[in-house]
Amino acid sequence: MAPVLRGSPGSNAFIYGKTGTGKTAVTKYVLNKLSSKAQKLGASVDFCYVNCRLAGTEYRVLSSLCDALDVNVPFTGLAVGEVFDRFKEGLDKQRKIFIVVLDEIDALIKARGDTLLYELTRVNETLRHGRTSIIGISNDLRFKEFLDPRVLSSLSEEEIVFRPYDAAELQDILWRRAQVAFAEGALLDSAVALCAALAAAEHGDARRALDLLRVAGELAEREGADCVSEDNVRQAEKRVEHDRIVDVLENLPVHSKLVLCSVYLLGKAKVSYTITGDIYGIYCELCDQSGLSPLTQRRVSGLISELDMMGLLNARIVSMGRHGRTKKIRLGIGRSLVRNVFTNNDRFRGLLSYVPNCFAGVS
DNA sequence: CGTCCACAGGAATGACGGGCGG
DNA sequence: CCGCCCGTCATTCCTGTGGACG
Repeated sequence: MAPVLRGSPGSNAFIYGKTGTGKTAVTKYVLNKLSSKAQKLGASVDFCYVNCRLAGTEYRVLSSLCDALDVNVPFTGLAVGEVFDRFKEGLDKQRKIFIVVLDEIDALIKARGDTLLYELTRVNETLRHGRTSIIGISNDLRFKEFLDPRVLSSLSEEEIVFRPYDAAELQDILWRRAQVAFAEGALLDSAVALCAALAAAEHGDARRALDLLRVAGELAEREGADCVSEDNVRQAEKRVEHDRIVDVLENLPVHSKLVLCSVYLLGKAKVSYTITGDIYGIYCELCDQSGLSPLTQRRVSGLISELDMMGLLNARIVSMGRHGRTKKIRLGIGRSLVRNVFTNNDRFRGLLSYVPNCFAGVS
């Protein structure tokens, strides 16, 4: 990025790496350094960091970029093209080199296609004074396949791959943080080693390793132990996972919950597997029970796919010859987990013991 | 070896709540 | 207040398809 300090635009760059390998942290760190250096040298540089997954749409990404340039844009109401024009205009007026960081860019491209990226890579051609360079950050290594070759070639002038941390590196990271957070001797070597090993097995996710250590520390503190043990780490692992699932489960839209509940009920009836059609039948009954109008099968099929991707369901396409092609579906999480969450929900408590019509009379 | 089931999943379209500038 | 556009969720209509069965 150094050329920007001399007033010429830097290369576009592409950064790959799995979650928790430090892509975002490093990028932000470098940009901070760069901007303070630029200030000292009086270089006209500005940057904007956008998380595309959080922003979610082209419109919101563009409006973040405009914000960074102090260009006034309403957060809805304008055509995307209009926002883009204002962005270009602002860029040209300010005669700046503008560094655009698009984090989790794969999420945006998968959902929306690469039009925005294409426009952004071409923006320099139409600017007279300003210049942009783009830094794309992606979790998905195979993400390139989704890109238009023109975008790809201009975007990957520089490529950086952040490989996953191995267990030794994770231990190193953990110890450094532990020095600040834990009292001397409050941490067993083996506990730290286990945190590192668990996170390394996942995919070298440092954030996860730190989470585990933090929760293990809290657990140890609560039980009044004088040091964090391996046992605490194992409890922490369960705890972290458990909390994550409960959180997703509780925040599911109501129809997704009904679908999940249908799968739960079918499981209760010792059916060996369930298929889309069965689930849809029971789902309709549950809608009836709770006074909601059911969605179409097409939509429910989509909901099942979403739940599958979240890991709450396991769905796999099978062909049963004469009996058609469908999905075999079962719960992807513990039944007790579903039961617990729904028992705490007024609307669903009753449904857990509902007996679907097709089971009536069957023991 | 063709048929046909029971869906998968893409595309187009619409309803809806929200916000905009004029 | 109007006409317009936004994003989200859903519906409608559609074509595609693996493999047991006849």
